[in-house]
Amino acid sequence: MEQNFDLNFQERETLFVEVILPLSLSKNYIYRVPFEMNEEVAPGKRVIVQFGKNKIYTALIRSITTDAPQVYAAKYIIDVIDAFPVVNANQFKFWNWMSTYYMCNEGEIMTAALPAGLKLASETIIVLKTDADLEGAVLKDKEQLIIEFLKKQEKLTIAEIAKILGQKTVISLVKSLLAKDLVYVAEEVVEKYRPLLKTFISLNSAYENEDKLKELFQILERAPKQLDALLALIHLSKSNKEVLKADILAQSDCGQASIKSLIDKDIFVQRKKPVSRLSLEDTEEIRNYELSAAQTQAIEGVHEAFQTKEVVLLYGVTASGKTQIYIKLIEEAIANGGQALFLLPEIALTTQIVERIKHYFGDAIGVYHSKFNDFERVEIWNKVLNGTFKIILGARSAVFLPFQDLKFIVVDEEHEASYKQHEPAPRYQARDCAVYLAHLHQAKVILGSATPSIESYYNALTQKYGLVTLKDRFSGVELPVHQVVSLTEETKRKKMVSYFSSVLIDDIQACLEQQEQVILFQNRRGYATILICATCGFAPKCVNCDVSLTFHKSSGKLHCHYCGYHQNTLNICPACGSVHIEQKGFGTERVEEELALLFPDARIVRLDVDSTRTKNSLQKIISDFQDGTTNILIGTQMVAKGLDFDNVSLIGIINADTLLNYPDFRAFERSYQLLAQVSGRAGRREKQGKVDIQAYDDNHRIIQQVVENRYEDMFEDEIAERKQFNYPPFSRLIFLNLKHKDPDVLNFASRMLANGLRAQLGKRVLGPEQPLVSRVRNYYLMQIIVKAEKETAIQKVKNLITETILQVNVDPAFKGVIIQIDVDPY
DNA sequence: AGCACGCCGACT
DNA sequence: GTCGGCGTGCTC
Repeated sequence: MEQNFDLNFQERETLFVEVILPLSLSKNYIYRVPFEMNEEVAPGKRVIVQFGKNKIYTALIRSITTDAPQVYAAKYIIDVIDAFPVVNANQFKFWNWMSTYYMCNEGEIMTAALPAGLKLASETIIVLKTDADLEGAVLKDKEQLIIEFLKKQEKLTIAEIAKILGQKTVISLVKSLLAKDLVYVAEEVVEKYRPLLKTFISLNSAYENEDKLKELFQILERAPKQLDALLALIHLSKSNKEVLKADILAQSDCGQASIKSLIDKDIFVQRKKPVSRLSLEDTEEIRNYELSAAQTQAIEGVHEAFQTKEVVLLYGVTASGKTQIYIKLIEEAIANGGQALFLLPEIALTTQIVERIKHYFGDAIGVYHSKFNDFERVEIWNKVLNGTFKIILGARSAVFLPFQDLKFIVVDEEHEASYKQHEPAPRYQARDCAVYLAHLHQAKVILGSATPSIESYYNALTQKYGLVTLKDRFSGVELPVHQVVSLTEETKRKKMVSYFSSVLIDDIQACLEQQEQVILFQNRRGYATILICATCGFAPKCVNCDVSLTFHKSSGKLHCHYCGYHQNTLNICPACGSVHIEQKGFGTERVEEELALLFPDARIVRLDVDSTRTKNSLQKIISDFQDGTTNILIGTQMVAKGLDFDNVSLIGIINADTLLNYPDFRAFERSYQLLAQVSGRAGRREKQGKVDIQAYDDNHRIIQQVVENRYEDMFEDEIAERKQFNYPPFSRLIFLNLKHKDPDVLNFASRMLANGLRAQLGKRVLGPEQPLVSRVRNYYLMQIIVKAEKETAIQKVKNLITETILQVNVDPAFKGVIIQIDVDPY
């Protein structure tokens, strides 16, 4: 008896939960748990809460406490969504680290981490009061209209009301209705994720034995269509008792009606079952792959390095067969259970490498990237959570998946800039996060690249990481021949035809004659970049941003790449009335057009952000090029990444200077990586490829190092420079980006922040300075850089930054200044 | 993020 | 004189 009493007492204890809201808030909030939900709450489960006046959110339980808040009365949670936690303890540890390291809040991480399908949509609903005094009310026309609608369908969302009335602002009308006490505001939360249900048919178990079945055949003798359906079911149900209704329809002559009557006769049993939206094809296994001696040796090297190191850098030249090594290592790592994560740059995910790995591992693998819809993402999330997926192939956001028992992480092309998220917060570097994530799970990490980032190679050389090198190109594929073309010379000798030197034109011609393919690389999208008035020098600029507008031929308009503003193109200079308007600079679109004039018979495609906006356009461009439908591919950065084409024998770099002249301490490293990678696309399979690099500064050391394939020399030069100027890896950078509509307010605030920091950090603080583009979407921008040596107590620096920002924002003059922090902004 | 409260311009 | 713009503060 006493025990029972105790139990009841326990149940009646008042619990509070600390929840993370999917918003940018500086702290978590406390809610009270209704007694009846005491059993249900647990960290990692989602709950529905009201936050503020009448907004409903999905929040995530972070912790449970019995301590009641002292200074306010906590609101009750409305409901507990999950039966089991959707976020596990390791993830919370990971989020916690991430929020301190990247100086963001957990709400921002939650927003980035959970697929949208796991967050809920909330829409304000207006409901007619049952006791509304409609007769006594004096209504305006619009109000009357809305009331009529509400009588019919009992509830309307704000958006629906706006639609009915054909106007945008309906708040005042709704308020008026509320004031007249006719309606009330409700909230409805809809779960966005719906499993895909399909109809399955099975045979009533009463007919399972032979005799009964024979009887059945006789009964159905006079209904041939139904008999047909039965035969199809029996045939299909050999492997699985339940058969897709659609399959029966496809495999037999029967129609919906026959199946329905069989169901009505209790011969067939129908059931709706959730099925996976993910394709189950490609489960074919290709397991008998023979590793080369070099690959076997590399694997042994990795094993050995893992004895003492958590992270190994696999530095292997293009086409050295890194993928097979990854596959082998993944297989070993998860042989005794556990999960593996394979990170790839976004673009590489749509291509061959994914197919190869899917072929190999079949059903145990999930692919996770941003172009999947919510349903698919939720499904992958759940399958990682319950352990169905052993291997995940994903872009940077895959580090957020709910791994239970992670054993191994591969970060392919680890030098890729796309592992860094810049906007919005959390501004994280997925490669670095992967290293921490692995540490958390006591898993091992392979960072793979043909042109490692300076940081990673430095870490390897200083013994922080293990290092395994693969120098041989696989199966004797030869390195391409480079030819550097001096644009200065060619121009002087009048040998240029628009952007193409005589050398490049001849090479393209030769290539096309041999039925081989060409890739041209131009580091800029758009058509003729800008318009300039030849008479007065006027150049049209964006009204919201401090940038010149770019002319896009396809739309015939001038576009701003920063805010999306566009206007009609100009024929007459608005400043001086001159009609001499010239196009200056060039982009992929222009290159495409000029090239079409030179090679009218060639089939040319363009691969850049503008031509690949939709989900499948990229895939189509790639497959068209792969099967030879097109023979010249013009692209930006995108062509360098993760694409393998067999028939490409020529690569042309239209202008290498644009890369090298980029004002960033990383410009040379990036240029080397890009040029080396683009070069790697030339001539695979037995054919030696050719790479033409056009540049005005043709003697630039980086170009020479690319041509002679001297990564190590490039590294030596770069690391010396980084050391001299104290750049990463010898220091850490933190960017503070300030925004405000008023340039004067912004300048004062920037100076106040910089001075405040300088008082403590001295010369570690640089700026404030105007960034390249000093105004975007009508906000003026300023940047302060904090450069802390590796030895500095980084946490103290971060705390100081947080405090100083607080001081600035507390000043009434600078309230509206937005300050964003970017840690490791590379 | 949204929503309310509060102070300055074009209108019945 | 008011309606309504968006700047700023707060949400457990």
